[in-house]
Amino acid sequence: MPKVGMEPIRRRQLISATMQAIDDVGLADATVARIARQAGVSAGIISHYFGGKDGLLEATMRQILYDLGAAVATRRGRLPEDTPAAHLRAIIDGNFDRSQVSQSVMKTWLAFWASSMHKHDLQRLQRVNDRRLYSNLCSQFRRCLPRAEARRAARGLAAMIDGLWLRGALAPEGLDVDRARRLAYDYLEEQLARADCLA
Amino acid sequence: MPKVGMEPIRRRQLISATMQAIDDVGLADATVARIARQAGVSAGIISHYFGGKDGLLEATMRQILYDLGAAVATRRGRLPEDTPAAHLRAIIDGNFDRSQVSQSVMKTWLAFWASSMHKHDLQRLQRVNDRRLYSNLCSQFRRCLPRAEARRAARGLAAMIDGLWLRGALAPEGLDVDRARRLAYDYLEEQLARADCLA
DNA sequence: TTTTGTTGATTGAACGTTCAATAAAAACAT
DNA sequence: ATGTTTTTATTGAACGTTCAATCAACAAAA
Repeated sequence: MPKVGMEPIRRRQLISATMQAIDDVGLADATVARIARQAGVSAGIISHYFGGKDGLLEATMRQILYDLGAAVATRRGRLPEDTPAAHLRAIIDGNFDRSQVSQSVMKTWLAFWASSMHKHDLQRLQRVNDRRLYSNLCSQFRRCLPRAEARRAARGLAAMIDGLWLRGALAPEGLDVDRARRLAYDYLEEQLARADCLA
Repeated sequence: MPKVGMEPIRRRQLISATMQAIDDVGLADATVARIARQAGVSAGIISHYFGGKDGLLEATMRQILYDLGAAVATRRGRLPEDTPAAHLRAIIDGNFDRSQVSQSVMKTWLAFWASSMHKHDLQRLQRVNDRRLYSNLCSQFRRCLPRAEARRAARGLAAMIDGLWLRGALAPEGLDVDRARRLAYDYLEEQLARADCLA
């Protein structure tokens, strides 16, 4: 079957299979054999394309982070109005699109959160994402709130988003996206109501 | 060394050693050998007292849940006034005491969250805790809000607490307990301000 | 002497990685 | 077009390592 230019195809297959495997049995039992079987390829191919299992896991986390960033950027790119409220709602929406709020992506996120505590490569990635969310929120809040207040609001909204998301991931009934978004919107409005910039 | 009545002592030692090991190297690398060494005993003793590694992990999660419940119950037991606001603040405080907001407990929590996605025993425990927090919040909010509003507020506050906690666990600088509590208090007050029960 | 608590070498299963072997496509030659 | 060589992609068995669990042997208290 070998054709030229398989690399990007295989990489996508394997990253997708990794998320599926984590969804099925968890990171601890997501063995290279299982992931390879899920992708319909041999186990050896993982080391060939990713240098090893760790490389595949890092690439998978990178993909998720990229998708999240793209989801936010897309919505911020086509805003009807350039108000802080509009930007902040777009950020919220992007975080709750998350390329899809699928069970497999949520489980993979959670697994990587736990794992990033002790793997420095993952920790770095996770940290970049955290700071991006916080500073995006902060710079928008700053357009209508003093610095200290903007920081407070950004921290609160970031916590609200992550908390809703975490509880959605853990809940057997899954995440109710509309309800979660409404709660985040409500919090946002209460923060903006402190200033007079309810756009 | 063998004396009678070692069981409770060994159990406490091993549960504590488990948290320490997870703090040191993560759940994935917290082997029975490492945990036993941390506790200063032989590896075999784990199977003897806990039936195996899984038993020890479940017991460790049970301990953390128990400590959390106790922290909340204690504060609710000595309230100056029997108002919803006072109860809700006690619940917040209890969640941010968490017996201690130590790095080892937070890392262990996060590891168990991820793990509970695929181990039914842990999932059951985690779910009990989740529902306890939610229904505690809900029943207090119900004292001054209509049912639907109370549920909404409970969901929001629960998400805020867990979100603050999660971000604190992930942040390299650790959790700023006072700041987190203040954000949760603020949210609480905004919810109560919707009714007229700002006690 | 019996009971209780503990050890640590051993066992077997499972894992990630490696690499010689292989197969198909691509490139080249005729 | 057709045959040949080279390149690229892939396999999967073998290897070495690591782990949890076991259990016969042992030690100290009762």
